[in-house]
Amino acid sequence: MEGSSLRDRCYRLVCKIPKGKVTSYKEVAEALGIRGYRLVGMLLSRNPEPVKIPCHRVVKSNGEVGGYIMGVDKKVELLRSEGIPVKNGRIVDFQRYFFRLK
DNA sequence: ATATTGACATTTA
DNA sequence: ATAAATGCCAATA
Repeated sequence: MEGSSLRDRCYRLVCKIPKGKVTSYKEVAEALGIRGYRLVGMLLSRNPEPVKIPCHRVVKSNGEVGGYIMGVDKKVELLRSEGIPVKNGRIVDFQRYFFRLK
């Protein structure tokens, strides 16, 4: 089932982000040992199991929400439902909700 | 095998 | 503040 491809490691990592927290594409990339930040977005965009794998908790490093398969609106809705305030496409008090993977 | 593709980040203007 | 150029790299085609 779970292999050791970067993709699978990426999914496993994202699953560790606790509810009510967010991290960035950059943080995930670095935890995976790469600097191809865009690649993380590409991998998550092909998320096999949306919701089960909480990729909505991964946002841009500048606090903007970033994209989502089901639409950005859905991503914002999910984040808010987990207690994360979002205003004008940005996480409010980003630092405070940031989950460090390293 | 090579070429393109991304839900990004940093630097520069 | 915005916008463009450049770097990144596994996955996809």
